[in-house]
Amino acid sequence: MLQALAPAAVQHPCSSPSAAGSTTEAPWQRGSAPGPQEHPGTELPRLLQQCGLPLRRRLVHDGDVIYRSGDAFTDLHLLHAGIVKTVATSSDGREQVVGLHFKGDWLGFDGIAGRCYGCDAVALDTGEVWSVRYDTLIAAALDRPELLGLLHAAMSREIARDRASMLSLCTLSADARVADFLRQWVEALEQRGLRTDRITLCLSRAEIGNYLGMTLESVSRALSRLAKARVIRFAEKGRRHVEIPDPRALGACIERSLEPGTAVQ
Amino acid sequence: MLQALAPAAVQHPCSSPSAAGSTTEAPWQRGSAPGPQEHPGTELPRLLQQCGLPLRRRLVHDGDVIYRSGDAFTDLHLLHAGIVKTVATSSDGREQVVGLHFKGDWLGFDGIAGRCYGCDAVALDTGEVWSVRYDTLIAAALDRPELLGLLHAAMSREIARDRASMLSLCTLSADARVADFLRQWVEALEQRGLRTDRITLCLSRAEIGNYLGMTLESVSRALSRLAKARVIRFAEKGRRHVEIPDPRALGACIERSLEPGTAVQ
DNA sequence: CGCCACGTTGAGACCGGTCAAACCACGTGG
DNA sequence: CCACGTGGTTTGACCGGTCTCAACGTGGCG
Repeated sequence: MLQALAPAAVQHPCSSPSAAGSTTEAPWQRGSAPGPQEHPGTELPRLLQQCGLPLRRRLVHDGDVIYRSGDAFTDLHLLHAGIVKTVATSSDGREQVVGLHFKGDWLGFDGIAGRCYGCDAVALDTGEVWSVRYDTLIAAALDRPELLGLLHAAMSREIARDRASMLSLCTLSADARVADFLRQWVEALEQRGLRTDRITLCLSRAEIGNYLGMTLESVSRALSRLAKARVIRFAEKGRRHVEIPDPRALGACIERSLEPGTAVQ
Repeated sequence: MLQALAPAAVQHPCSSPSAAGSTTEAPWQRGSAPGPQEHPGTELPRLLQQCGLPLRRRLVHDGDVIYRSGDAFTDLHLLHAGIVKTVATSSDGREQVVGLHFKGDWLGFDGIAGRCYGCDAVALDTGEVWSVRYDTLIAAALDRPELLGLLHAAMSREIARDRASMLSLCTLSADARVADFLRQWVEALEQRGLRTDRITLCLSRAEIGNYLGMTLESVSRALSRLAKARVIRFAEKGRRHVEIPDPRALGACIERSLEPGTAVQ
């Protein structure tokens, strides 16, 4: 887990004097004008450092809590490495994994409106989180509109992603939901330029099931069926390592399961 | 529908010279410091007008499309009156109602990141939409951080609301989901200071079912059961008018259905 | 080794989907 | 005025996908 957490990444920022290349378009729009779904990648860390923002860096491990529902909202958190889940809890005690977050994602947007976080953020893996005070971040963004643009884009992506989850939850069968879950995971890796033929599910079956609105047994069965259909393959050691020879086969699998009377296999 | 759309509301803004009361707290935080879940209410329209932002006002009616998925993103839209649904469509044609929006909500946040809208926004009722160019809005917000704060709070609320939907979708039975749907609707009215003992569902059973991840028949059955349990009552004319004597009975109903082996009635 | 958490697989029950019929409100046109 | 068609809603009967419960397998660790 967490390849290449170089020691250099742990020392403090506040270096590299500002040298933002001028852009022809409005500064609060994304500087490099990438494709519609591409991930901003590495420009954000550089920008944060250029602004001289006081970041607090923190190494986290599996199970570490980054913030809890109800904690006073003061910071936004940039996930610099690792994987984090966000868990919502209703007043009557129901728990629900509502999001998975990868490198480059921001955490804590849901706390802005209510002045306190609305869910728990828990690390699923070794990783690193950069925390910035929200008010200093906004103060800096007022001087550097491109930073504001990146923030807005991140919030916008979060909203779009939540909607995609709802679509998946409401319109797909349990098996298809699992396939779609894998597809989304692969997509997240792809956008970050990581290898996509093999993924490590750092959640238990129970967590996956909770996220997808089904039981852990159904998740297990769905994965077994996908494996039997040769869409995925379990790596030799441990059933949390999944090989995905062709990611597009997952999509085909989902579409096939939409036709009535068609199971995965 | 749409009570009190005074003629005065249709004439153009750009009046009332700025006279923002100074606040003791940072300007990008919400000016009036209300409770954690209160709706900003009417301060936003005033602020938009103070900034002299060029708004385009548009009256909409049931079925009118405000924007479509794939349309180029240029504007954010403030729903000044009426009710709007947002509908996501997957590449393979599945449609999903992913949000309901009431007076004071912003529409179009999901278009910021990808430069085009990610879903359709369709009016469910007579109403009025104010459209502002996103870039002019941001330019204005850089001069008036309290406007930026309101925007961020709106995005934050949207994210929190989506998560609440996921929680409801994944953890509640069909009947409880319908009860929770009504509860949320009442809550939305409450936050806007409207009467909550009677609501008009301006969606068909099919739309409600789609939104809640169930069939229209199940919605109908759930409503019938709630009526039989005296938690709701259908008004004499039309089955889209629902009286809710005690909104808290809905919550009790949801909790009761969590205990195993307990249906609504 | 035993223990424990996690994962898999099977059998049966049940919730909610599917299909079908009937009802209702509303508008149109004879 | 009523006949008719239409779209939305309700209700019932049946079926199937998931959940529930249970047993078993597996890998890690003291």
